[in-house]
Amino acid sequence: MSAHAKTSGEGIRAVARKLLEQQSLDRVSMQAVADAVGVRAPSLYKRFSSRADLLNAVAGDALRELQCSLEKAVRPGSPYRSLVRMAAAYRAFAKNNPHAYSLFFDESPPSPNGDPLLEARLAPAATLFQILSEAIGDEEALLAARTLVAFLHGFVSMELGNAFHFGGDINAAFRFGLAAILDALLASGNKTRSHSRDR
Amino acid sequence: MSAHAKTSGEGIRAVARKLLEQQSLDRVSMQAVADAVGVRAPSLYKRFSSRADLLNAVAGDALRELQCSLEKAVRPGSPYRSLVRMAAAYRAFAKNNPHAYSLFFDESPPSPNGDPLLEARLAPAATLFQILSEAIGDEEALLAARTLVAFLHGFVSMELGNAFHFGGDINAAFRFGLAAILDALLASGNKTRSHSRDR
DNA sequence: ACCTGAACACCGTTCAAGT
DNA sequence: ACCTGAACACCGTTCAAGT
Repeated sequence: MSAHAKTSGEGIRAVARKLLEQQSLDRVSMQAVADAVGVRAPSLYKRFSSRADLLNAVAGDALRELQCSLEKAVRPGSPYRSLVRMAAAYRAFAKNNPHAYSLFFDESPPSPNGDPLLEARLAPAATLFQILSEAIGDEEALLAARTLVAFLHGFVSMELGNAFHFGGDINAAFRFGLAAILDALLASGNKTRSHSRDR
Repeated sequence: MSAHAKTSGEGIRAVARKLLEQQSLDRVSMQAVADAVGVRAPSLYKRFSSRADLLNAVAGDALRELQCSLEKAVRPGSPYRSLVRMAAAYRAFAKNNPHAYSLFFDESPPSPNGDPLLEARLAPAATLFQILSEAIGDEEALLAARTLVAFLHGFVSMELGNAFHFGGDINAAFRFGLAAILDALLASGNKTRSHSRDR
């Protein structure tokens, strides 16, 4: 790096991430990021080819963070407990990083060289799939993973968007829905025992 | 209306809706809408106080359309079939109106006079709640409705965002998840019979 | 009453020119 | 090698001026 390098890719991403969470997506303008970094907007294009590129990098950082917290939730040998803890970690991440979370599901424009976030997006799904595979086998694990992740994403994105209009205890609703789904999914692979207290 | 009224609120909404679905959200600029209507951008502000206001109106139109198709899916006396048909109608609407659908869950900035879309947003949830209420009683209906709508929203929004990365049959995944959830939810209110063929 | 051109304060992005 | 000012083509929005 040359003597007068005021920016690094990481520094820019961190600043953009902070702006994103403390303000909102449309406040993350190249000018605002540049100001916060102490540079002029055109300089950012030395590191990121576009605003979309920068936002993708931020989303990647956040996705890896999420993946890390999902992995910590795993309890080997206890699929049911692992899934409950992963679900809680997923929801907690979304609540603590609402704007980054909604970045995950932004339809990125079809990039020529494929989705640069693909790897980061795959990891959480793969972790979930693996746990479910242990519990109910490979065959139904994909279907089960899609059911569970659809519920998780739907629930937290509605929660973040204030889309639960009828009051009531949202935490209780999450526990209720999660328990209903996990019971249904795990029962399909093992119809003989209750999973509310496996091992 | 005066002799030279080139615009009506409805006409503008229809044009904006068409631009939204045929192009994308960021192509719905006031200038693009104005061009398509045959007028200059500032004229639109006679009917809508802002772009956000116009988009809210478009979202309201689409929500009422969705509600209409949900109501048609109801089969009185058959909660399970009604719910399956409503789920299919919900997903079909999202697939046929992807950009309008994603407008539903855009975090609208907290408006001073409350959410102008609140009524339109409430109706679908209320319809679902009513069906579930018949099936399992008021007490669990709210929890069940939230579980189901979280799954539905999560599934279709992932589908629209191409977030199912592992291939496979997406239709089958939807049927699988829906069946698992409906069985779990309806069983909780009536533990003695299967709901896969209620009259 | 409706529409318009001109203007304002912003965007993202490019690029020749500085050091 | 990095940074910058100036410029371009856009935005949303306001408003005085036209008919």
